Amino acid sequence: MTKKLLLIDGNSLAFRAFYAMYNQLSRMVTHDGLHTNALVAFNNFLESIVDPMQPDAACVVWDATSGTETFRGDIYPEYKAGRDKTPAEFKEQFPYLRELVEYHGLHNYEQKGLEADDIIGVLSREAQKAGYDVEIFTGDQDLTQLSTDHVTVQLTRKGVTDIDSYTPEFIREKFDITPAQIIDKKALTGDTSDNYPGVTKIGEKTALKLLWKYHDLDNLYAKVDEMKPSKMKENLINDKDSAFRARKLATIITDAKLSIGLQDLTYSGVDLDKIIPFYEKLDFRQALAKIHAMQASGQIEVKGETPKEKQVVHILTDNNMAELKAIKDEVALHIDFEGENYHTANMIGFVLGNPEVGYYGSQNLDLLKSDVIQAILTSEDVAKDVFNVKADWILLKRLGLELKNVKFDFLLVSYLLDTVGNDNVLSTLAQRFNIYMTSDEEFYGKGAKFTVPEDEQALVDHLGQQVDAIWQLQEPSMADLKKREQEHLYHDIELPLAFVLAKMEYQGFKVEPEKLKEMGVDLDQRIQTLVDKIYQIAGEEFNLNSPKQLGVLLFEKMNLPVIKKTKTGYSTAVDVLEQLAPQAPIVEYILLYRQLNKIKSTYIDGLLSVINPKDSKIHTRFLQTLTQTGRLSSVDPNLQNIPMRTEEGRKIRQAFVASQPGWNIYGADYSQIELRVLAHVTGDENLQKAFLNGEDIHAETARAVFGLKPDEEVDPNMRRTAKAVNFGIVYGISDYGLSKNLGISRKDAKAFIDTYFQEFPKVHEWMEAIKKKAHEDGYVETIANRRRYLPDINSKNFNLRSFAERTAMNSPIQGSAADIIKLAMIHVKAALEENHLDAHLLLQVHDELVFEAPKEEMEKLDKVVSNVMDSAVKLSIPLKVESHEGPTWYDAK
DNA sequence: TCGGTCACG
DNA sequence: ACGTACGTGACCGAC
Repeated sequence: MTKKLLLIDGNSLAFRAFYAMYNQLSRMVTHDGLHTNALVAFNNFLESIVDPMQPDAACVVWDATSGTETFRGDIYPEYKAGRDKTPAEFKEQFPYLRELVEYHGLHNYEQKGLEADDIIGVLSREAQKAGYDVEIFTGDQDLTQLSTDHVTVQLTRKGVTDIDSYTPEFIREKFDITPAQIIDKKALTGDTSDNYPGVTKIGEKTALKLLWKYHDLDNLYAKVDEMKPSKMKENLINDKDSAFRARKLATIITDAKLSIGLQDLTYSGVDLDKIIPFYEKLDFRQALAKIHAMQASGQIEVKGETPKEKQVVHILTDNNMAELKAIKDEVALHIDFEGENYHTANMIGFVLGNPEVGYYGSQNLDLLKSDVIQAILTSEDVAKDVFNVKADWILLKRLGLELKNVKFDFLLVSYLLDTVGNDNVLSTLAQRFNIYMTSDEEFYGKGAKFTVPEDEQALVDHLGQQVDAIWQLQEPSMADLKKREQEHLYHDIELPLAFVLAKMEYQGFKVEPEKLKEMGVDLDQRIQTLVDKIYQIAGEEFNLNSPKQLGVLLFEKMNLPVIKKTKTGYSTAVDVLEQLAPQAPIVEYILLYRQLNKIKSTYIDGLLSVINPKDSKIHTRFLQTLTQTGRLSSVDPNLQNIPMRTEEGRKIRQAFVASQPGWNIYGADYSQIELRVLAHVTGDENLQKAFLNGEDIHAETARAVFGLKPDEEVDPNMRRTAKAVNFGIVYGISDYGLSKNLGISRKDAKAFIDTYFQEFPKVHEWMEAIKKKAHEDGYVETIANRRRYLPDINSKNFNLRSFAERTAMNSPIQGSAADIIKLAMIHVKAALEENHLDAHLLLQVHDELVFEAPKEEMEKLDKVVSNVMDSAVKLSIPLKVESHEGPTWYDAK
């Protein structure tokens, strides 16, 4: 078989790699501060292209010189001049790139006085003579001149893995010229990146036409006098010297003397002993995961590292069940289920155990109800270690079991350690601690391909890997938690909260489908009437739900002014349509259509489809480990965005009722919790006074910002402005954002902000201090030590950096408010039990708690809840709680 | 699967 | 000069 030589243009590909992942620059940093974006992309290239190719010889060729110190610099002193300086973030990766290459089994080579192109030229010709097939990888089109029947140039199109293969045939098809003519083409066009000119006004298109006619530069100039007069002819004649010089510069040398030969370039394959520690040093978790997966499946072996003894997992039977009785103190547990929604999902199987007693599992979920296992799960003495306690609690509840004494939930812990990149998947989160396992996606397949293997042993082995990982992860992850002083946050907030949430979800919120259907019928009629009217005015039918089609109607057919554009076309968002309404009556109808259609599709049809027919309840899931700030989110369905602001939408809440006769809905919300948190964390006495002085914080802010005397009244416009400023402050203010929101000039917006900061100087000081802290530490914290990392805080990209700075200001506020209501929920639950109330929590909506309770309990409930919420934490100003009660959620306002 | 839109705090 | 208000989820059309 023909031998194969692989030649790689190192600088060119590394450069591509760096810019292919440039937008990831600030996220790809090791703990020592080394940027790794180019290394990651280059490694991807080596893994996906070189490793599978297994050439006989391989070399990555680097430029030893900038190019000016070669013969090209002698010919043309301006050669490669004026290039942008190599970014420092790129330069620092160079030495590691060479290491990476070496560990992948390739040679590095460079030689003074020669550019990489020339080295590649020489080696490719030598190899061809010796009977090799050669593949050259580069991002530089010049190298395609080397293409022959035995030399293929792989030219990157985009990034480093999107590649075109330049064979002589390909070049003929693409340009209708030979590889050698590539040089003549360059001679005519010149090269802007290498900074040398060809012939004035000749680009690729013209150059090709000339080559088709005259074949090459010599022949062209031999016949240039015969050309009919034109500007081009003049240019050709005037720039003759430049063209011939460009030809010399573009010609790759193929006959220089090198200090190495083919015999020195033998490819040795990936050196696992060296590349593993290297990947570890660079935090290449994905690459390490791949290696471990191959190791586990026996595809590869790592010398000096005995493969970790495979954890034996026993299929649980009546015969070996008794062995679990040896579990006295602590056990790891995992129950797997299909999909995401544990309220309704089919359960797949479970495994429990620990390394001493061993791991036992089964597909037969009924075994969980056996006396032995039930005793373990519901025991207050045996500590349980899990991944996602809320899911496990509900799954077991569905089987009639009450999970007790959970000590360790790796999902909660890893969320508290770092919210960034938390995908809620055990196999990826475990990688943070260098623990690797087959992912569920690999094991079961994804989407439609999802299948549970027939082989029960394979299943319990898979789950066993996960349970064993949970066991191993406890020590290192809890140690990190301790280092960050987050033990309180975990033990006293998130872990107990998980149980509160589990019970809320399991309880569910009763919804009357008939009520929703009734509203749906009415809405359908109104929507149909509107649609007819809109089509009639438009003079045609179109899809009203398509912003694209609507855009064509409004801005092309009706010629309305374009106020805002989106990435893909015209914006038809509310604020745009509101501005257009006075000019075109149809717009008003469209706005109303949108409003009603939203209510119908999302809230009537959407909610109807998720009411559980068995209990007429909706069981949402609160995601406890998703948001970057510490808030909860709600899915399947989202019960945190049920309409409130318009009466039309608010009526949806009339369908949410208490689950028992004689019960009512009760709601309690924190008033202005975020601004109160702001007053507390900044310690600003004026803001604190404003809260103590008046009922209405926005009016008080207006007094301060507009300099009103105590007896002067606040007009509604002032209040509106002050309210917007308050929002802006909480969001991490910018004059641009405020000006857009208020529809005022940026200058005026800035004046408001300046005045605000004069009036509340410690708010200003805090904003500056928190930004500084974020820049120095890379993260910000809430009052309960919840942490948010900001990888972009020191980014060179203005947008990314500014965004991170606003986030630095907002997250401690939003996150501390989240801490407070979470604590309140835990305390409320305890207080309800202490007071023997039947009332229970149904929902949390960020600053609001919703309960259902017997009517006769209401008075006491109100007292207990208000008390607990008021005193959830002690701030420098009081928290204020407002509450309401009624037969439906609508009435509890 | 992505982007636009709109519902909530 | 740069060009976004902070945090979410669901639905729909377009690809």
